[in-house]
Amino acid sequence: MRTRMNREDRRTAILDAAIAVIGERGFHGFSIRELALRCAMTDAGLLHHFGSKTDLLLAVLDRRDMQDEHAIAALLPHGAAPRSRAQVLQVLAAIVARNAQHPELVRLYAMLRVEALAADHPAHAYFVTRDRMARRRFAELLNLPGEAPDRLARQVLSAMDGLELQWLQEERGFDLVATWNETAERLIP
Amino acid sequence: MRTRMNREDRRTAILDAAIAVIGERGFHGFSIRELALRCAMTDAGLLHHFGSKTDLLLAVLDRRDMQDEHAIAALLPHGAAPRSRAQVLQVLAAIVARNAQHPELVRLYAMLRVEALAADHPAHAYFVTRDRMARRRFAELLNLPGEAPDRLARQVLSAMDGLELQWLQEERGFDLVATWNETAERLIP
DNA sequence: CCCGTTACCTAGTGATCGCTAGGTAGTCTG
DNA sequence: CAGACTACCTAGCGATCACTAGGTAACGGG
Repeated sequence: MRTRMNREDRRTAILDAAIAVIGERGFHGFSIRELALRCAMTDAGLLHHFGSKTDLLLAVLDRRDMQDEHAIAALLPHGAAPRSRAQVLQVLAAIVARNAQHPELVRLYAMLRVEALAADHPAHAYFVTRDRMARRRFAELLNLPGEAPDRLARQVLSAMDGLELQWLQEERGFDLVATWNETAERLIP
Repeated sequence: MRTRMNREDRRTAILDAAIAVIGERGFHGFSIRELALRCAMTDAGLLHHFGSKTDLLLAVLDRRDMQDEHAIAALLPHGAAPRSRAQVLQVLAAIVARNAQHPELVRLYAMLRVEALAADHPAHAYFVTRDRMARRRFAELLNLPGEAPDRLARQVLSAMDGLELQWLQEERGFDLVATWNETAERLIP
C-alpha cells in the first residue's frame, strides 16, 4: 500500500508541493504536517529527507536558484556587449514572459520577499543578497546613454515585481506581458 | 503594579502594536500571546478586548481604513473636475509622501496583500474590494486625454506598491518620493 | 463610601506545533 | 538469496497555539 520512492523523486515531489504551500501560507504559516499530508506521507517521513523546516525552505530556494540561474543567464546578454533600447526591452519581456508561465513561483517569491523583511527570517540573508545581485544585473543591462543605471534599475525591477503581484491578485485577469511591455516602453527612455 | 487602562486607550495601544507585529510576521505567523506580551499583558487580557485573532485583524484593518479614508479623500480631487498632468503628478507625490511617513503601515499592507491572495485568508475579501476601489479611483484620477485609464491605473498602482516594497527592503536607503516622482514622470504621458 | 461595572488575571482546555527515537519493510548489491 | 541500506512509519516528546471559565481588584457614579 505505502508507496516508496527513490530519494531524488521524493525530494522533488516534496519541493514542488512546498513551493505551492509556502506560497499560499508563508513560511511561518504552513506546517510540515500539512505539507506532508499533501505528499501522502507523515511529517516524520518528510523530515527524513529534509532535517528541519528551515532546511526545507533553504532547499526550495536552492533548487529554484539553480534552475533559474541557467534560464536567466541565457536571457541576459554577456559582458559589456553594446545593446540597443529595443534589445533591452526584448530581454525584459522575455523575463516577464517566463514568470507568467510559473505563477506559483512568482507567488512564492512575493510571499517570501515580504516575510523576509524581518531580520530573523531564515530567508532574510538570501533575499538581501539575491535582490542586490538582481539590481546590479539590471543596472548593467540598463546602462543606456544619459541614464543613472542603478536608479533606473530600481524603478524597473520594482515596477516588474509590483505588476506581477497585481496580476496574481486579479487572478491573471489581464495580459501580463502586454501590460508590462507598455510599462517598460514608458519607463525606459 | 498592574496597569489598568480605559477601553479606548487599551484598544488603541493593542491595535498599534498589532500593526507592527502582523507586519513583521504575518497573520498566520504571529501569536496573540506574543502580541499581548508586547503590550505588557496576558493573551486572555487581550482577548477580553478583541474576541478572536480574526476579529483583531479585522479591527486593525477597520481602524486604518477609517483614518486613511479621510486623508486620501482630502488628497484626491472631487467630481469630474478637469485636471492637468501636473496636478495628477502632485496628487500621486502627496500619497507617496504620506506613505513614506508610515513605513509600518506600508509593511502591514504589503504583508497582508500577499497573504490575502489565499481565498481562505480572513482579509481576502477586504483586499479584493479595497484594491478594486483603488484601481477605480486611480483610473478616474488618471483619465487623461488619449489614454486607457484603467490600464494606466494598474501600471501606476503596481509601480507605486513595488517601489514602496523595495524601499522597505533597502531599509529606506533611497529617497522614496524623489524616485517615485521620476517613475511617475515617465509612466504618465 | 459603597456598589456595579469591567479591565485583567490565573488556570486550564484540547489541538497542533517541530522534531526525535526506534522500528518495519521494501530495494539494491554481492 | 542473504544482508546492507534506507524510505517511511508509529509513538511520543515538550512547547505553544487560540481560546474559555471563573475569579480579583481597580475604577466611576450614586
